[in-house]
Amino acid sequence: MTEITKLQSACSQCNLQELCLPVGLSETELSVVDNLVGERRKIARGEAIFRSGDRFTAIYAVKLGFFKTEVLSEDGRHQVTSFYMTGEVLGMDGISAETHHCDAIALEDSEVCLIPFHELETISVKVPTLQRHLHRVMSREIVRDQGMMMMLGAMHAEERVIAFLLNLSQRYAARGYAARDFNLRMTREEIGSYLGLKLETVSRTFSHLQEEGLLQVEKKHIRLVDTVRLKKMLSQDRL
Amino acid sequence: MTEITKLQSACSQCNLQELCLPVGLSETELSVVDNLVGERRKIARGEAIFRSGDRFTAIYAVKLGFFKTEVLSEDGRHQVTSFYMTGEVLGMDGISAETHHCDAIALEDSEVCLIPFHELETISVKVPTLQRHLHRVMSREIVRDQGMMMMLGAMHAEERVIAFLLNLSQRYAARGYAARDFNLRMTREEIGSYLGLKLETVSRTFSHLQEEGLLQVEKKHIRLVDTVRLKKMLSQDRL
DNA sequence: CGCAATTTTGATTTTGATCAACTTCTGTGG
DNA sequence: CCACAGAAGTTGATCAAAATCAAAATTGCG
Repeated sequence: MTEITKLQSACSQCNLQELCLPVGLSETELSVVDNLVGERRKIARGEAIFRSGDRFTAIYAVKLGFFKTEVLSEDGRHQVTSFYMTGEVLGMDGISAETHHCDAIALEDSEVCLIPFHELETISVKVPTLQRHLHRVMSREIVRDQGMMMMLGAMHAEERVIAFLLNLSQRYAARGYAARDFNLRMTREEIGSYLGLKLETVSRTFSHLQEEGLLQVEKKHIRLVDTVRLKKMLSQDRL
Repeated sequence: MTEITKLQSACSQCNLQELCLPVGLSETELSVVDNLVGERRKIARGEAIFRSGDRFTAIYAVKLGFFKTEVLSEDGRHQVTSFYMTGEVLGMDGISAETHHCDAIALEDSEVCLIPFHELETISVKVPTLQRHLHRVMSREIVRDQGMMMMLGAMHAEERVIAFLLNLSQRYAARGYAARDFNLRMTREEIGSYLGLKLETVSRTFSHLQEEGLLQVEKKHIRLVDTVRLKKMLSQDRL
């Protein structure tokens, strides 16, 4: 029984390898990683992997499910800073001060693989491929955040919503899911928080894009009807 | 002559150590770093260290001067994503794709220390303290970006301007400069771009805060008159 | 099933953008 | 060293986008 569990949770057996792990590890390197990534943890919908202020010990690869991270300022304000889906790695905000700076909340029943960070640092000394991969994952987060700032600082409501949907679409596609047809895991309010908009604005924008025949919205289900035109609306606007 | 230049550019002799390098390196470790951080490069005002699309080879520690980074989307839009001052490290956006995703422009005549990244990776295998420091620096950038998103997504114009000034103040203070009295290195337009506001709004907000007796503005010179109240305005608003 | 949470839609207000005019500053060449 | 052109900054009037307030409809837990 424990045998089976172990086998299932081994990175070498995981079908997400390409996403959270570097490709091209040797057999022996893979087994090192298998030993590193020990625990797998179930997180029920609404529960947190970690919260702001928690001591940082590990980063987490999403094995299954969907997460949001949100930061909260001293006053009541809070903002969703990111959504994470299968194969993506979260928690790297905690490295700098050994403390997490945001809450990571499951938007559906989920499962994460726990990667103890200090062990990862130790091991990556011996497996340079792993070290480079870690740096890339962190850098990718930086680049993504820059894009986000661009969006929040320079785009209008409609453009933000379109960019959000196209980004989701592209990430689903990368995972082999339908790119044009998917279910939102988050509420309008969470989308709004992420995009720096109010939930009413998100709702109105959905309705408007539907009227224009660009997409179909039915509660949480989205169908992108005209991706070409949607993409054009992103780059063309404000020329 | 070359002797002197070498000595001057050696990290072990640099008065910024605490900022861009880890504390507590041994003599031998420091000399390793000295060899790594080879070149020092002067960047004239208005010139770029690197531009979007440039091949990534190194990260850069600001030895002297002041920089902005800005991202540009396919259409003409561009946005300032960060300002960097003495002792801060920039260029880490390039790691993920071996290509830079933004322009890094000097706002005054400046000097940077060039840290070849692949060599840094190699060496950090032998100097774990250095590896950990690198990870912290990268993580700090992620945390900073999250704060920025919060600001762009959840704050009003006046709050953004205040947050911006207080952040500058705090960074100047950390470098031993006056915290309440400093010169802006960037234009109103650049501040606006960074804060997701128009330059007129920045100007008006300055004027308004001055009328309120919270600060004094004279062209590029800022004096924070009532930091206590300014801080309060940040956290109290929207309660 | 029932109630709280979520979503949609409408009316109104507010914030910051836009347009415009004018001033000040900076740096350059005569 | 001054004149001048272009850049940068201020201020005012108006406009537009998104927020806010409000009410009704729908959904999905427990």
